[in-house]
Amino acid sequence: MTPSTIPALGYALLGLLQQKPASGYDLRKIFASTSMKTYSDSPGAIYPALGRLEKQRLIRGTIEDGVGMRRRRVFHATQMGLYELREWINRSVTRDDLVRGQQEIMLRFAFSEKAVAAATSLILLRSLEVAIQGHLAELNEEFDAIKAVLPLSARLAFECGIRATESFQQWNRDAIKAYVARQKTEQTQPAEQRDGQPAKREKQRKKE
Amino acid sequence: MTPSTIPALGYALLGLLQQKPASGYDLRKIFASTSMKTYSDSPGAIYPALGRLEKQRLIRGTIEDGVGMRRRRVFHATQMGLYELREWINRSVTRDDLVRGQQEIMLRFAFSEKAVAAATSLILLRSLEVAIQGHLAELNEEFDAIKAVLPLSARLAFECGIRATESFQQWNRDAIKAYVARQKTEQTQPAEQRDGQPAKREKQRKKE
DNA sequence: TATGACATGTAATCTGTTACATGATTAG
DNA sequence: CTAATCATGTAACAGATTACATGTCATA
Repeated sequence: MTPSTIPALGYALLGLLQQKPASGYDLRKIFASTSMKTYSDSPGAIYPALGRLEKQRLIRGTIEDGVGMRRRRVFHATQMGLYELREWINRSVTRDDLVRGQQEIMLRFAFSEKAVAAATSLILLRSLEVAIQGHLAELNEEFDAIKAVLPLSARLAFECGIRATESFQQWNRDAIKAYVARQKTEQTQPAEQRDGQPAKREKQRKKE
Repeated sequence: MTPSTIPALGYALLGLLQQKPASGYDLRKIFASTSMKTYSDSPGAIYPALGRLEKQRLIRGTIEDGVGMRRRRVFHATQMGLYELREWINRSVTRDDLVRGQQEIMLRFAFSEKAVAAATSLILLRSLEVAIQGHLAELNEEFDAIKAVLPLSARLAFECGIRATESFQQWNRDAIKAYVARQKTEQTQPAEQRDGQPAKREKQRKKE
């Protein structure tokens, strides 16, 4: 209902808090030390962002204060926050999303299984497939039109973008395969091991 | 001397203007219609950015005003602007640059040949090679440490990042090969055609 | 007791987004 | 004449960066 215009950092925070309550400091450490370095770990970004999310009632912070312990505010996602997160994840992937960068798409996908369900992850991958196809066609068209007049470095840079998209496309296909394979496994041996290493051989299935 | 802290959009503008004078409107169209869509084409971004560059004397705008012609300001890069651009291009690529995104690195590379020289392009590629190697090692290390506890979607998302980096690495190697091959061609037939389609067969050279 | 890691925040500043405003020229 | 496109801008606002400020707790 609300316009719901949350910047990427907000969703990153929301997604992490949905998985596990954490303080601002914890979140900063995550951004600073893991491969989520793309998101700012500066207090001037994190704390105001948390404040905004709390004002929107998407997260709530409670003061943790015990003896022999520094005072800290631990945030957790609210029900509303979970809904908001799901809405974001469930948006179908557009070519525009792709132009803005794979980053945010991958963040949505990474959170999808925990925040929603494995079935959703697969839906996301399929809408991504369509977007990539269109994007790749556009790129190739543009490339064919201008490659003749470009200096070598510019041409190679363009090719880099195309190759990256092709690699993404290949990954996308493999990821779909992995999910389809797991679905089958689950139908055979119902609801056994949900997380962790999924069945060990989701590749190279003969299409019988 | 000056701290020289120009945002990416500024360098994109400077690079384009170094290749060919253009008006704000021309530049907006480039960003809107080509694969440089990642940069904002909104007037609220372009015109102030041009204003800042002009204030720093990196570009200069002259009013073009003829009969039967709309008034427009055409900007061109100054000598200072060219120096600034070269300094930016010549910075060696760090792992940090890589974390922030391939985008800006590729922009630097794309401009390198026109703004500096083919030799510089090759230097840039080689420093990139080192950065990628280190980054990839870091990624793999982190992945090995956490992959066991991740849900499938998160694990696949991580793999996507690794694969993208590997694809980038492969492209980097091929690009180096292309430049080395061209250097040889130029030594044989000295300083013939510098720009445009570069010798037509820089690939698949027998290493005799 | 002094240093460093923990933990939270604020203020100034910069850049970009969105939306609006203006006016000239061309095509129908 | 009027609509669309060319062309340039401004103003309000949101979000990020940088730097600073504050205070607690553990340890050397």
